[in-house]
Amino acid sequence: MSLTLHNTRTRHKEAFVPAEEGRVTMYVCGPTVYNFPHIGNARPAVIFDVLARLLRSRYQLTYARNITDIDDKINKAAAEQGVPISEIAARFTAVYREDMAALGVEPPDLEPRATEHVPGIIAMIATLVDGGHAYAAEGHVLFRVRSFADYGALSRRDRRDLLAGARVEVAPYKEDAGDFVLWKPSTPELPGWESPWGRGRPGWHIECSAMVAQHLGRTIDIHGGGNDLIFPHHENEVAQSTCAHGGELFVRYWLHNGFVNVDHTKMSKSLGNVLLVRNLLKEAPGEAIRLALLSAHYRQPLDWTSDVLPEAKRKLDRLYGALHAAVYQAQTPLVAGSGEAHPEFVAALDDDLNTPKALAVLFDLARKINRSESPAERSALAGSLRASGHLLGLLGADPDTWLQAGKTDGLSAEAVEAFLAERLAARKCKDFQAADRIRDELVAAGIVLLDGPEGTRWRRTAG
RNA sequence: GGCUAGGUGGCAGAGUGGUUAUGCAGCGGCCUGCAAAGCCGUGUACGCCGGUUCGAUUCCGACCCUAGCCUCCA
Repeated sequence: MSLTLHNTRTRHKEAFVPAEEGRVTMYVCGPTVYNFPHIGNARPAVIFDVLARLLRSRYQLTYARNITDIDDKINKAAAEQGVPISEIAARFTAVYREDMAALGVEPPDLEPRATEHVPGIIAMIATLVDGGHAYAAEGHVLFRVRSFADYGALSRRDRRDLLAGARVEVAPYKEDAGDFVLWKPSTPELPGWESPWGRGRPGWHIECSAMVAQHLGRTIDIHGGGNDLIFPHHENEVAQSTCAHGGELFVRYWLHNGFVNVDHTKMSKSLGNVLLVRNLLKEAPGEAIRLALLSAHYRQPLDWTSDVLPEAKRKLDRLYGALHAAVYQAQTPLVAGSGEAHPEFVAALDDDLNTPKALAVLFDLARKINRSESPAERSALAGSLRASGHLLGLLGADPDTWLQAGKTDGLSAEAVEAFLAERLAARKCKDFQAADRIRDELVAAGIVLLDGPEGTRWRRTAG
C-alpha cells in the first residue's frame, strides 16, 4: 500500500510521502464561474475527487478547490447579460456545485473564493514588491520574472525562448516581456478594491497563490489542475509563492490531467462542440459520465465520442447486474462499507491513479460473482466490489434502482409489474405466443426482461 | 520554430523484455419454451526502419503521423 504519483515537476512517478506524517494538503484549481461547466471542467473535479477519496482512506486530508470569482470573463458575461457581476458569479457557483454533485463529486473541505481574499492578495503583492520581485507601473503591479532564477522549471521553458516566442504585443510598461500582472487598475464600472497602487483588482495567478498560503500553508503536498494550466498559471504561482516565502518550496507534488477532446478535436466555442455537463446529464446518469471520465488514465487525453456514454452505461449495467445477483441470492441487503476494497484494485489506484486498470479489477470481481455458486462467496465478493467502487465514487446506488432507472417518460414500475404478471400467467399455461407478445410490447416500450430461476427481473434500456 | 504527451486487435483502453488486460462489438457452445442476462471458448494487436538481445509491442536511435502548451483556456 504505497501511493505513487506522477510529479509534473520531475516528470517521473514518485513515491508519495506527505510532508507531515498522517496529514495531507491538496489544492486544485477550480472553476472561473462565468458559464456552465463542460465535460472538460468535470474531468479534474472527478479525478481529484478520486484522489481525495484514496487519500482520505489513509490520511487526514485537507482539500481546497477554489472558486475564481474575480475575472474579466465574468465581467464580460455580466455586461453582456446586463446583470451584476456578483449575480453571475453566484449563479454559476451554484451551477458548478450542482453539476459536480450530479457526477458524484464530494465537496472539497474548503472552497475559497477570490473575492474573500483580496486583503491577503494585496499583502502578498506588497511582500513581492518589497522583496524586489515585483514593481508598480502605470497602475499595474507586475511580477519581475528575471528575479526568480527557477522561472520556467515547472513547464520546462527557457525564459529567453519565452521572450522570443511572445506572440502578444508587449505592454510598454513591462520591464520584460515575460513579466505578468499581479494587480491591474479598474475603471469605475469594473469591480475594484483600494490598494497601495490605487483602485484595482488582482490578476488571476496571484489569487491562487494567496488562497493556498492562507488556507493550506507555505508548502503544500499536492497541487492539481488541467495540463493547460502548467504554463503560465502554475509556473507563475510557483514564482509568486516561492518569492513571497523566502524561497520555501511551494508544492511537493504537481499533478496535471489531460484534456477531453470531442470527436478527435479540441472543444471550443468557435467550433460549437462544447459539451456541457448539464446536457450530458439528459443523456445518461451522472454515474455513467463519471465512469466514462475514469475509463482513461487521467494524464492521457480522453476522446469523447457519441458512443462513450452508452458504453459507460452498459458497463455499469454489468457491474450492477453482478451486485444484484449477489444481493438477490444472499437474500440480504448490501450494507454500505461492509467490505474492503480489493487489494489489486487498491494497488492499481496506488499506481498513479490507474483507474482503467482499477476498473478492470471491478469487472473481474463481477465475473467471479456471476460464476460463483456459493451465496456466501458471492456476498463477500459483492462487498469487495461495492467497497472498491466507493473509492471511485461508483456503485453507490441500489442495484434494483439502477437497473430500473431510466427514461422517466416510459411505463411506470406498476404498469410493468402488471404486464409481467399477465405474462407469467400465460407462460404457466404454456401460451408462449401470448407471453412473447407481451415481452415484445415491453421491449418496444424500452423494458428488457430477464428471466431467471428466481423469477423475472426487468430493466430499462434507454437513458 | 521551442516544449510536452502519444501512436496497442473492429472500437474504447491498460500493460509488459518471453506467459489472458478489461469493456463493448463479432463468432462458436452451454443455459433457456424462445429470448435477454449470465457462463465457457474464440482474434497471426502493438506506426515505420534500423540497433541491443537467445528473444522487443516493451530498451536505444532515426523517421513518419497525431494531439496539447508557447502568457484567454480544465
